[in-house]
Amino acid sequence: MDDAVDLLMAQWARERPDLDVWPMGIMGRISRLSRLLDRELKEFFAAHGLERWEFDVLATLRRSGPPYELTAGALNRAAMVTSGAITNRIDRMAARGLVERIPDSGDRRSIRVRLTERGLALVDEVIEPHVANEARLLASLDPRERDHLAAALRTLLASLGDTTLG
Amino acid sequence: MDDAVDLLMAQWARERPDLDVWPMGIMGRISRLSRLLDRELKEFFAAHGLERWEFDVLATLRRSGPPYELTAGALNRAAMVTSGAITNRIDRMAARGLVERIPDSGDRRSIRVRLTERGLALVDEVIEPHVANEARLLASLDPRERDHLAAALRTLLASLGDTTLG
DNA sequence: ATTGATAATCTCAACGTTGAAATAACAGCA
DNA sequence: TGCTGTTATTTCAACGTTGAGATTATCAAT
Repeated sequence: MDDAVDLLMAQWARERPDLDVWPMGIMGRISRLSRLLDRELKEFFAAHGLERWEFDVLATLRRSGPPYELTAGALNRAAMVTSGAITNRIDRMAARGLVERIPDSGDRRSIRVRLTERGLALVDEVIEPHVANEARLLASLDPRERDHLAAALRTLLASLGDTTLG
Repeated sequence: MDDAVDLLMAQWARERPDLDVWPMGIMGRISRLSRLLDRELKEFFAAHGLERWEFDVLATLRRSGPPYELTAGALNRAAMVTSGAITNRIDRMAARGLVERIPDSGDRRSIRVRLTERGLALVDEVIEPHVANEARLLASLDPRERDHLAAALRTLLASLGDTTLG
Protein backbone atom coordinates (compact mmCIF):
# COMPACT_ATOMS: atom_id res chain seq x y z
CA MET A 1 0.00 0.00 0.00
CA ASP A 2 1.45 3.34 -1.06
CA ASP A 3 1.10 6.46 1.01
CA ALA A 4 1.43 10.13 0.12
CA VAL A 5 5.19 10.07 0.71
CA ASP A 6 5.67 7.23 -1.78
CA LEU A 7 4.01 9.40 -4.39
CA LEU A 8 6.13 12.37 -3.44
CA MET A 9 9.33 10.36 -3.70
CA ALA A 10 8.26 8.92 -7.05
CA GLN A 11 7.86 12.46 -8.37
CA TRP A 12 11.38 13.35 -7.29
CA ALA A 13 12.73 10.15 -8.85
CA ARG A 14 11.15 11.14 -12.15
CA GLU A 15 12.23 14.78 -12.06
CA ARG A 16 15.64 14.44 -10.47
CA PRO A 17 16.85 10.86 -11.00
CA ASP A 18 20.32 12.03 -10.03
CA LEU A 19 19.20 12.51 -6.42
CA ASP A 20 18.63 9.80 -3.84
CA VAL A 21 15.86 11.24 -1.71
CA TRP A 22 15.65 8.36 0.78
CA PRO A 23 15.72 10.74 3.81
CA MET A 24 12.32 12.03 2.76
CA GLY A 25 10.89 8.58 3.41
CA ILE A 26 11.44 9.26 7.10
CA MET A 27 11.40 13.03 7.42
CA GLY A 28 8.31 13.46 5.26
CA ARG A 29 6.41 10.78 7.11
CA ILE A 30 7.24 12.11 10.55
CA SER A 31 6.11 15.55 9.47
CA ARG A 32 2.85 14.40 7.90
CA LEU A 33 2.06 12.00 10.73
CA SER A 34 2.61 14.71 13.25
CA ARG A 35 0.07 16.95 11.52
CA LEU A 36 -2.52 14.22 11.07
CA LEU A 37 -2.18 12.93 14.61
CA ASP A 38 -2.36 16.45 16.01
CA ARG A 39 -5.66 16.93 14.23
CA GLU A 40 -7.02 13.74 15.72
CA LEU A 41 -5.93 14.65 19.22
CA LYS A 42 -7.34 18.12 18.84
CA GLU A 43 -10.68 16.65 17.93
CA PHE A 44 -10.56 14.24 20.87
CA PHE A 45 -9.76 16.94 23.41
CA ALA A 46 -12.34 19.33 22.00
CA ALA A 47 -14.94 16.66 22.73
CA HIS A 48 -13.76 16.85 26.35
CA GLY A 49 -13.79 20.65 26.53
CA LEU A 50 -10.01 20.96 26.37
CA GLU A 51 -7.42 22.43 24.08
CA ARG A 52 -4.51 20.15 23.26
CA TRP A 53 -2.04 22.50 24.93
CA GLU A 54 -4.19 22.56 28.05
CA PHE A 55 -4.06 18.80 28.33
CA ASP A 56 -0.30 18.87 27.80
CA VAL A 57 0.14 21.17 30.77
CA LEU A 58 -2.26 19.16 32.94
CA ALA A 59 -0.57 15.89 32.03
CA THR A 60 2.92 17.25 32.66
CA LEU A 61 1.91 18.35 36.14
CA ARG A 62 0.01 15.15 36.86
CA ARG A 63 2.79 12.78 35.97
CA SER A 64 5.30 14.77 38.03
CA GLY A 65 3.51 13.38 41.08
CA PRO A 66 2.31 15.06 44.30
CA PRO A 67 2.12 17.91 45.05
CA TYR A 68 1.51 18.28 41.28
CA GLU A 69 3.53 21.41 40.86
CA LEU A 70 6.39 22.51 38.62
CA THR A 71 8.10 25.80 37.88
CA ALA A 72 7.14 27.72 34.77
CA GLY A 73 10.56 26.96 33.34
CA ALA A 74 10.14 23.20 33.77
CA LEU A 75 6.81 23.45 31.99
CA ASN A 76 8.13 25.31 29.00
CA ARG A 77 11.02 22.93 28.56
CA ALA A 78 8.70 19.93 28.78
CA ALA A 79 6.33 21.45 26.23
CA MET A 80 9.18 22.55 23.92
CA VAL A 81 7.78 26.04 23.62
CA THR A 82 9.17 29.43 24.58
CA SER A 83 8.76 31.11 27.94
CA GLY A 84 6.30 33.62 26.54
CA ALA A 85 4.01 30.83 25.45
CA ILE A 86 4.02 29.25 28.91
CA THR A 87 3.19 32.53 30.64
CA ASN A 88 0.24 32.83 28.30
CA ARG A 89 -0.91 29.26 28.93
CA ILE A 90 -0.67 29.56 32.68
CA ASP A 91 -2.66 32.80 32.59
CA ARG A 92 -5.52 31.20 30.76
CA MET A 93 -5.53 27.95 32.70
CA ALA A 94 -5.45 29.86 35.98
CA ALA A 95 -8.44 31.88 34.75
CA ARG A 96 -10.22 28.57 34.14
CA GLY A 97 -9.32 27.38 37.61
CA LEU A 98 -7.26 24.42 36.39
CA VAL A 99 -3.95 25.55 37.89
CA GLU A 100 -2.76 28.16 40.35
CA ARG A 101 0.44 30.15 40.70
CA ILE A 102 2.26 29.57 43.96
CA PRO A 103 5.24 31.69 44.94
CA ASP A 104 8.39 29.59 45.23
CA SER A 105 9.55 29.87 48.82
CA GLY A 106 13.18 29.17 47.95
CA ASP A 107 13.59 31.44 44.91
CA ARG A 108 11.53 34.55 44.49
CA ARG A 109 12.23 34.73 40.75
CA SER A 110 10.39 31.45 40.29
CA ILE A 111 6.77 30.57 40.45
CA ARG A 112 5.38 27.12 40.99
CA VAL A 113 2.39 26.11 38.93
CA ARG A 114 0.16 23.71 40.81
CA LEU A 115 -2.81 21.65 39.69
CA THR A 116 -6.01 22.67 41.43
CA GLU A 117 -8.36 19.95 42.63
CA ARG A 118 -10.42 20.63 39.57
CA GLY A 119 -7.39 20.32 37.29
CA LEU A 120 -6.35 17.07 38.93
CA ALA A 121 -9.84 15.61 38.65
CA LEU A 122 -10.04 16.63 35.01
CA VAL A 123 -6.74 15.10 33.94
CA ASP A 124 -7.46 11.89 35.84
CA GLU A 125 -10.80 11.68 34.12
CA VAL A 126 -9.41 12.21 30.61
CA ILE A 127 -6.12 10.33 30.66
CA GLU A 128 -7.55 6.86 30.25
CA PRO A 129 -9.79 7.56 27.24
CA HIS A 130 -6.96 9.62 25.81
CA VAL A 131 -4.57 6.66 25.89
CA ALA A 132 -7.30 4.47 24.43
CA ASN A 133 -7.77 6.98 21.63
CA GLU A 134 -4.03 6.95 20.92
CA ALA A 135 -4.10 3.16 20.83
CA ARG A 136 -6.93 3.35 18.31
CA LEU A 137 -4.85 5.62 16.08
CA LEU A 138 -2.00 3.10 16.18
CA ALA A 139 -4.15 0.02 15.66
CA SER A 140 -2.69 -0.67 12.23
CA LEU A 141 0.58 -1.77 13.86
CA ASP A 142 0.90 -5.14 15.49
CA PRO A 143 2.75 -5.38 18.83
CA ARG A 144 6.04 -6.38 17.22
CA GLU A 145 5.94 -3.49 14.79
CA ARG A 146 5.09 -1.07 17.59
CA ASP A 147 8.14 -2.09 19.57
CA HIS A 148 10.47 -1.82 16.61
CA LEU A 149 9.01 1.53 15.63
CA ALA A 150 9.33 2.93 19.13
CA ALA A 151 12.91 1.70 19.32
CA ALA A 152 13.92 3.31 16.04
CA LEU A 153 12.29 6.58 17.04
CA ARG A 154 14.10 6.44 20.39
CA THR A 155 17.46 6.05 18.65
CA LEU A 156 16.70 9.07 16.52
CA LEU A 157 15.40 11.22 19.34
CA ALA A 158 18.35 10.40 21.57
CA SER A 159 20.79 11.16 18.74
CA LEU A 160 19.26 14.62 18.48
CA GLY A 161 19.91 15.19 22.15
CA ASP A 162 16.38 14.86 23.47
CA THR A 163 17.25 12.99 26.63
CA THR A 164 15.72 15.08 29.38
CA LEU A 165 12.34 16.52 30.23
CA GLY A 166 13.79 19.85 31.34
CA MET B 1 20.10 4.96 25.87
CA ASP B 2 17.00 6.57 27.28
CA ASP B 3 15.32 9.51 25.63
CA ALA B 4 12.87 12.10 26.96
CA VAL B 5 9.89 9.86 26.21
CA ASP B 6 11.29 7.02 28.29
CA LEU B 7 11.43 9.40 31.25
CA LEU B 8 7.91 10.58 30.57
CA MET B 9 6.58 7.04 30.45
CA ALA B 10 8.41 6.12 33.62
CA GLN B 11 6.66 8.99 35.39
CA TRP B 12 3.27 7.71 34.27
CA ALA B 13 4.18 4.18 35.35
CA ARG B 14 4.96 5.48 38.82
CA GLU B 15 1.91 7.73 39.15
CA ARG B 16 -0.65 5.61 37.37
CA PRO B 17 0.55 1.99 37.39
CA ASP B 18 -2.97 0.97 36.41
CA LEU B 19 -2.49 2.46 32.96
CA ASP B 20 -0.51 0.99 30.08
CA VAL B 21 0.76 4.05 28.28
CA TRP B 22 2.55 2.24 25.45
CA PRO B 23 0.96 4.44 22.76
CA MET B 24 2.94 7.39 24.11
CA GLY B 25 6.13 5.61 23.08
CA ILE B 26 5.13 6.27 19.50
CA MET B 27 2.88 9.32 19.66
CA GLY B 28 5.17 11.25 21.97
CA ARG B 29 8.24 10.49 19.90
CA ILE B 30 6.63 11.48 16.62
CA SER B 31 5.52 14.74 18.17
CA ARG B 32 8.86 15.59 19.72
CA LEU B 33 10.82 14.53 16.65
CA SER B 34 8.64 16.66 14.46
CA ARG B 35 9.40 19.73 16.56
CA LEU B 36 13.12 19.08 16.77
CA LEU B 37 13.48 18.30 13.08
CA ASP B 38 11.45 21.38 12.15
CA ARG B 39 13.87 23.51 14.11
CA GLU B 40 16.80 21.98 12.29
CA LEU B 41 15.24 22.48 8.88
CA LYS B 42 14.30 26.04 9.74
CA GLU B 43 17.90 26.76 10.60
CA PHE B 44 19.11 25.16 7.38
CA PHE B 45 16.75 27.12 5.16
CA ALA B 46 17.44 30.39 6.97
CA ALA B 47 21.08 29.93 6.00
CA HIS B 48 19.86 29.81 2.39
CA GLY B 49 17.60 32.86 2.68
CA LEU B 50 14.40 30.82 2.73
CA GLU B 51 11.55 30.13 5.10
CA ARG B 52 10.64 26.49 5.51
CA TRP B 53 7.18 27.07 4.05
CA GLU B 54 8.71 28.80 1.03
CA PHE B 55 10.84 25.78 0.30
CA ASP B 56 7.83 23.51 0.69
CA VAL B 57 5.96 25.41 -1.99
CA LEU B 58 8.98 25.56 -4.31
CA ALA B 59 9.63 21.83 -3.89
CA THR B 60 6.00 20.89 -4.46
CA LEU B 61 5.97 22.78 -7.74
CA ARG B 62 9.39 21.51 -8.79
CA ARG B 63 8.64 17.85 -8.31
CA SER B 64 5.35 18.16 -10.18
CA GLY B 65 7.47 18.51 -13.34
CA PRO B 66 7.24 20.94 -16.27
CA PRO B 67 5.64 23.42 -16.61
CA TYR B 68 6.07 23.60 -12.82
CA GLU B 69 2.62 24.80 -12.08
CA LEU B 70 -0.23 23.68 -9.81
CA THR B 71 -3.53 25.15 -8.71
CA ALA B 72 -3.77 26.88 -5.35
CA GLY B 73 -5.96 24.03 -4.17
CA ALA B 74 -3.40 21.39 -5.05
CA LEU B 75 -0.79 23.36 -3.15
CA ASN B 76 -2.82 23.68 0.00
CA ARG B 77 -3.67 20.01 0.05
CA ALA B 78 -0.03 19.06 -0.49
CA ALA B 79 1.08 21.38 2.32
CA MET B 80 -1.76 20.25 4.62
CA VAL B 81 -2.73 23.82 5.40
CA THR B 82 -5.92 25.79 4.83
CA SER B 83 -6.78 27.80 1.74
CA GLY B 84 -6.22 31.07 3.58
CA ALA B 85 -2.66 30.09 4.39
CA ILE B 86 -1.91 29.26 0.76
CA THR B 87 -3.30 32.55 -0.51
CA ASN B 88 -0.99 34.29 1.94
CA ARG B 89 2.03 32.23 0.90
CA ILE B 90 1.47 32.77 -2.79
CA ASP B 91 1.13 36.52 -2.22
CA ARG B 92 4.45 36.76 -0.51
CA MET B 93 6.31 34.42 -2.84
CA ALA B 94 4.95 36.28 -5.84
CA ALA B 95 6.18 39.52 -4.26
CA ARG B 96 9.63 37.91 -4.02
CA GLY B 97 9.46 36.85 -7.65
CA LEU B 98 9.63 33.13 -6.89
CA VAL B 99 6.23 32.21 -8.34
CA GLU B 100 3.60 33.86 -10.51
CA ARG B 101 -0.17 33.53 -10.70
CA ILE B 102 -1.46 32.39 -14.05
CA PRO B 103 -5.18 32.38 -14.85
CA ASP B 104 -6.43 28.85 -15.50
CA SER B 105 -7.71 28.76 -19.06
CA GLY B 106 -10.09 25.89 -18.38
CA ASP B 107 -11.67 27.03 -15.10
CA ARG B 108 -11.94 30.68 -14.24
CA ARG B 109 -12.38 29.97 -10.54
CA SER B 110 -8.89 28.49 -10.43
CA ILE B 111 -5.48 30.01 -10.61
CA ARG B 112 -2.33 28.23 -11.52
CA VAL B 113 0.79 28.97 -9.52
CA ARG B 114 3.93 28.66 -11.61
CA LEU B 115 7.59 28.67 -10.66
CA THR B 116 9.44 31.59 -12.14
CA GLU B 117 12.91 31.02 -13.58
CA ARG B 118 14.28 32.40 -10.40
CA GLY B 119 12.16 30.07 -8.28
CA LEU B 120 13.21 27.09 -10.36
CA ALA B 121 16.89 28.00 -10.14
CA LEU B 122 16.61 28.48 -6.39
CA VAL B 123 14.94 25.16 -5.64
CA ASP B 124 17.35 23.28 -7.90
CA GLU B 125 20.22 24.92 -6.10
CA VAL B 126 18.97 24.08 -2.60
CA ILE B 127 17.47 20.62 -3.01
CA GLU B 128 20.72 18.69 -2.99
CA PRO B 129 22.22 20.22 0.17
CA HIS B 130 18.78 19.96 1.74
CA VAL B 131 18.66 16.20 1.21
CA ALA B 132 22.22 15.93 2.48
CA ASN B 133 21.20 17.84 5.59
CA GLU B 134 18.27 15.49 6.14
CA ALA B 135 20.60 12.53 5.75
CA ARG B 136 22.86 14.05 8.40
CA LEU B 137 19.94 14.32 10.82
CA LEU B 138 19.17 10.62 10.28
CA ALA B 139 22.76 9.44 10.50
CA SER B 140 22.15 7.57 13.75
CA LEU B 141 20.13 4.95 11.87
CA ASP B 142 21.84 2.29 9.81
CA PRO B 143 20.37 1.42 6.39
CA ARG B 144 18.42 -1.55 7.73
CA GLU B 145 16.86 0.49 10.52
CA ARG B 146 15.95 3.23 8.07
CA ASP B 147 14.05 0.86 5.86
CA HIS B 148 12.15 -0.69 8.73
CA LEU B 149 11.36 2.70 10.17
CA ALA B 150 10.11 4.06 6.86
CA ALA B 151 7.98 0.95 6.37
CA ALA B 152 6.34 1.21 9.79
CA LEU B 153 5.63 4.89 9.28
CA ARG B 154 4.15 4.10 5.86
CA THR B 155 1.77 1.57 7.41
CA LEU B 156 0.65 4.13 9.92
CA LEU B 157 0.28 6.97 7.45
CA ALA B 158 -1.68 4.84 5.01
CA SER B 159 -3.96 3.61 7.80
CA LEU B 160 -4.81 7.21 8.57
CA GLY B 161 -5.84 7.74 4.97
CA ASP B 162 -2.87 9.77 3.77
CA THR B 163 -2.58 8.16 0.38
CA THR B 164 -2.73 11.08 -2.04
CA LEU B 165 -0.93 14.36 -2.53
CA GLY B 166 -4.12 16.28 -3.24
C1' DA C 1 -32.08 29.19 -20.13
C1' DT C 2 -32.71 28.84 -15.09
C1' DT C 3 -32.09 26.98 -10.79
C1' DG C 4 -29.61 24.91 -7.06
C1' DA C 5 -25.72 22.61 -5.43
C1' DT C 6 -20.88 22.33 -5.42
C1' DA C 7 -16.19 24.10 -5.93
C1' DA C 8 -12.01 27.41 -5.95
C1' DT C 9 -10.09 31.28 -4.17
C1' DC C 10 -9.82 35.29 -1.34
C1' DT C 11 -10.77 38.12 2.86
C1' DC C 12 -10.33 39.02 7.55
C1' DA C 13 -10.73 38.78 12.55
C1' DA C 14 -9.25 35.80 16.25
C1' DC C 15 -5.78 33.07 18.07
C1' DG C 16 -1.24 31.33 19.80
C1' DT C 17 3.60 31.33 19.18
C1' DT C 18 8.06 33.46 18.63
C1' DG C 19 11.85 36.31 19.77
C1' DA C 20 13.69 39.98 21.99
C1' DA C 21 13.66 43.28 25.57
C1' DA C 22 12.43 44.41 30.37
C1' DT C 23 12.25 43.32 35.23
C1' DA C 24 13.55 41.18 39.28
C1' DA C 25 16.32 38.12 41.97
C1' DC C 26 20.03 34.96 42.84
C1' DA C 27 25.16 33.42 43.34
C1' DG C 28 29.97 33.90 43.57
C1' DC C 29 33.54 36.62 44.86
C1' DA C 30 36.48 40.50 45.69
C1' DT D 1 28.96 45.17 51.09
C1' DG D 2 28.94 45.92 46.45
C1' DC D 3 29.86 44.05 41.68
C1' DT D 4 29.22 41.14 37.83
C1' DG D 5 27.17 37.64 35.43
C1' DT D 6 23.41 34.53 35.25
C1' DT D 7 18.67 32.85 35.73
C1' DA D 8 13.32 33.04 35.94
C1' DT D 9 9.45 35.16 34.44
C1' DT D 10 6.72 38.60 32.11
C1' DT D 11 5.67 41.82 28.42
C1' DC D 12 4.68 42.91 23.79
C1' DA D 13 4.88 43.56 18.80
C1' DA D 14 5.36 40.82 14.69
C1' DC D 15 4.14 36.82 12.35
C1' DG D 16 1.46 32.96 10.20
C1' DT D 17 -2.38 29.95 10.59
C1' DT D 18 -7.16 28.88 11.28
C1' DG D 19 -11.94 28.94 10.35
C1' DA D 20 -15.80 31.07 8.71
C1' DG D 21 -17.89 33.88 5.41
C1' DA D 22 -17.98 36.25 0.86
C1' DT D 23 -17.35 36.07 -4.02
C1' DT D 24 -17.25 34.15 -8.36
C1' DA D 25 -17.58 30.30 -11.39
C1' DT D 26 -18.89 25.53 -12.82
C1' DC D 27 -21.94 21.62 -13.40
C1' DA D 28 -26.16 18.81 -13.60
C1' DA D 29 -30.76 18.63 -14.29
C1' DT D 30 -34.63 20.45 -15.68
